[in-house]
Amino acid sequence: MTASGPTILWFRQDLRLADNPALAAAVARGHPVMPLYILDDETPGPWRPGAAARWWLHHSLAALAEDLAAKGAPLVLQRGPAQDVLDEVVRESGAAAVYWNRCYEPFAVDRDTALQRDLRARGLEAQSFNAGLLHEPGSLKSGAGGPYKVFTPFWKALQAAPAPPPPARAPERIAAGRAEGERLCDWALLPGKPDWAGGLRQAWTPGEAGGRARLAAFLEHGLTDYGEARDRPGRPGTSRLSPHLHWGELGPRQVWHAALGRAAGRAELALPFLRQLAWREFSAHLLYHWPDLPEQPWRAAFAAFPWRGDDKGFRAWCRGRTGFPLVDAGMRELWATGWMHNRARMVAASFLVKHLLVPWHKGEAWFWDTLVDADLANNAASWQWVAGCGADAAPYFRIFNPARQSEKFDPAGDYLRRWLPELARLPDDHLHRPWAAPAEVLAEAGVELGRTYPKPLLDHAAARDRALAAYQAFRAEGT
DNA sequence: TGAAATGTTGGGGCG
DNA sequence: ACGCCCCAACATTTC
Repeated sequence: MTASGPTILWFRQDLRLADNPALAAAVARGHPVMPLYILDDETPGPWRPGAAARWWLHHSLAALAEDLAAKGAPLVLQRGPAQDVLDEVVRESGAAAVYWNRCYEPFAVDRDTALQRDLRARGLEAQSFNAGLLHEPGSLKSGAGGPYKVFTPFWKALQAAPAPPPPARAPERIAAGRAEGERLCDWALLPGKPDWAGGLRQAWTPGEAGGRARLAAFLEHGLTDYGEARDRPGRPGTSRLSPHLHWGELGPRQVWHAALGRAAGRAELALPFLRQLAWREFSAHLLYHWPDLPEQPWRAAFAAFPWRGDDKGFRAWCRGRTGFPLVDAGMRELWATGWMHNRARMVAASFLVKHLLVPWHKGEAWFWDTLVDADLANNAASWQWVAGCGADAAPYFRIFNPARQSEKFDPAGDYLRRWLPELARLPDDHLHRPWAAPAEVLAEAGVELGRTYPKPLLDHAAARDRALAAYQAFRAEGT
């Protein structure tokens, strides 16, 4: 086997040129580099990217291809099971090395472990790197020597750990070999008819440049207010970096160092934001150590929970027609933009799981298909957190009251009015509970419950009691 | 990264 | 001045 063959740089969820250790190593190896992306819809099983994520992926790959071309190395696109595709590409190109940045999803770990073994057995160099996490699973261990199961000690350990290495710049130039592949437009990642992506195009700029611009804008205007502003869905107080982080257009190490740099020695200004970045790490570590997290309750006893199969309620929830303004606003924001404010996510998810008693897997699957930031670890860990069966989960008796939540976090109704235009003319003091508004107030605002806006699916107090009773009964049974 | 019920406190109106 | 009540504002407890 020739050690002088080209290097295949296999892109996965690291769609960037800066802070990309595998790319830097491939360039440093000193042979032609073939950047490769493989659309593998088979290996991930049910967790292949959903519809909104595919829209993002299309544009991110287009941006990456352009950036790579400008450096001299066109991106090669191939489709199929990654193992088969790589075999083929290695044979055709005479590659001597394959480099990639590690993924931590269970199917990816299994696949990559086998791949590395096979490539090495055939005399190739196969190397992987960390581009996706501040600290990889296994590098942060609890006092007992195992993985952390509670967030706060994890967060403390993360802060006490040696700072992650500073990010490297993008290579100046990439020497390329021959390259031919498929065409991105043939992959049909974008919606056909109807084209539902209008709201996504308006809300996002996928790609490394878009991610960097978003980060810069957030650091400039949002970092120091983040602790307060992030909870207010009607204001632009969150970073909106999640999809960029998911696809690796930004690396967490870039974000970490940039935030601390912006805080200029006053690290406490950056901590509320970095803490959220740490939740992303915590989820990734949980998934790595508990690979069935997306399918099975982390607390095994929850397998016996008496969920209901409320299809009518589930459909109303999906389309933002529950009659509870904050839930509906969140679900419509999701449908329109592929993203939902975190406060709304918690309330909407809690509503599905606790008010409707629909199994959390159903919400997990819907989010997977509709979120541009759909991330296996974050999605699974967060749904389990809400449902009460996850690690460090919300206690089962914590049941959000959607009306009180929007009164508290969207008092002026900016968020509700933006996503529920049919309620926009209701005065602030009735906007959060239209079912309780006097008839003349509704009429004045042009609202007809059951026609222009749904009547509430259920009574909050009764649903709360039902959820508490279900959890109580299930708990008694388990003991 | 709750909500609701219940308990406590303290200011102010009033006889 | 004093006791009494009301009630808002907190604090605590329970789910």
